[in-house]
Amino acid sequence: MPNNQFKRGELYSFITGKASTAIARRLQKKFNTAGLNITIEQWSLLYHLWKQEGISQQELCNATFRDKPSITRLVDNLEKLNLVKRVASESDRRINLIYLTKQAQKLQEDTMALAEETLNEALETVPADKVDICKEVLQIVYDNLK
Amino acid sequence: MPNNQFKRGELYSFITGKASTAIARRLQKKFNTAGLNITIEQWSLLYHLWKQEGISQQELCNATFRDKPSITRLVDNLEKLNLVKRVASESDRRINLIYLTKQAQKLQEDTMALAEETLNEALETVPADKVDICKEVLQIVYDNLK
DNA sequence: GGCATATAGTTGTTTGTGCAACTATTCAAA
DNA sequence: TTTGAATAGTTGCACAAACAACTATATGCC
Repeated sequence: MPNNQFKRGELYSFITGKASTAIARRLQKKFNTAGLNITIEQWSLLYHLWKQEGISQQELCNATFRDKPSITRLVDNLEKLNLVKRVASESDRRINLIYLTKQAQKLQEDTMALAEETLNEALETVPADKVDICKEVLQIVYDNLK
Repeated sequence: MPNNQFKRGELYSFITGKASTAIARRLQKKFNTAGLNITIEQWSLLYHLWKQEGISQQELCNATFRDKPSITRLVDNLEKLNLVKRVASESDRRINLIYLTKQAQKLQEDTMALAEETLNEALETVPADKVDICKEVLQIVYDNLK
């Protein structure tokens, strides 16, 4: 049986991702207001580098679900902002390993706090068990299509 | 009590909208494969015009959650593709009313079928009641932040 | 009527994305 | 060991989004 349960207006929202657009826009405004001069997309790279730095651009592609040119340019811009640096790998000279600068390390705490705050605003009034189900569904959608 | 229920990796996915990105990308590929020469963003405008044409660009802004310059340029590109035309309003000469061409009317059936197909692929294996809860949560998130 | 203000839409600039085509390096098989 | 395929990254191009600054028209108040 096809899972054909979308009325017109709902189909639209699911495809265009209005909810995540709204979240990203709110977080971007918080960054701007706080005087943090980075974009959400740049932040999403830093996010993975805070977990583990010294990874390759290809690994950043996989982690952030972007193609290689997108990562090249995001790293370009992060380098211009003095937030990361490319270091050629010793063992494989095709590879750039990406490292954080001190300046980027300082950003972690503040930006993560604003991200948490944004999600709390987004999920205000939503019961925790429904949030769990929503996360689960979105993960399955991603796995089904990636 | 703050709704502070996000582990690190999950926070990331929620903010960046990996699921809706995956859906949009899959649908775009289906458009390309079918030889339909439009972008998802252009389709999202047509989507609202199929429901009701002759609306203003401002109404398209509200419907699609985009700003005015974005709509100006999407309408520009749709006009270049001969899919819509701007018609100056008789009663208020500031307003452009947007109408579909015959060519655009023909696109509706095919593209909507591909959209349904994409969502079915995305939601394969997801029980209907969980999909309902997910839709509900995303709607609340949007309402909380818009 | 005339002027301030609001509204609809456009243009310029920066940033990001996807695709295709390209270079450089590595790897593997003949 | 050489040569062809795979992999990592870059560049060019078209399209899209956000913000600010702009033009044109409409509205409301004196």
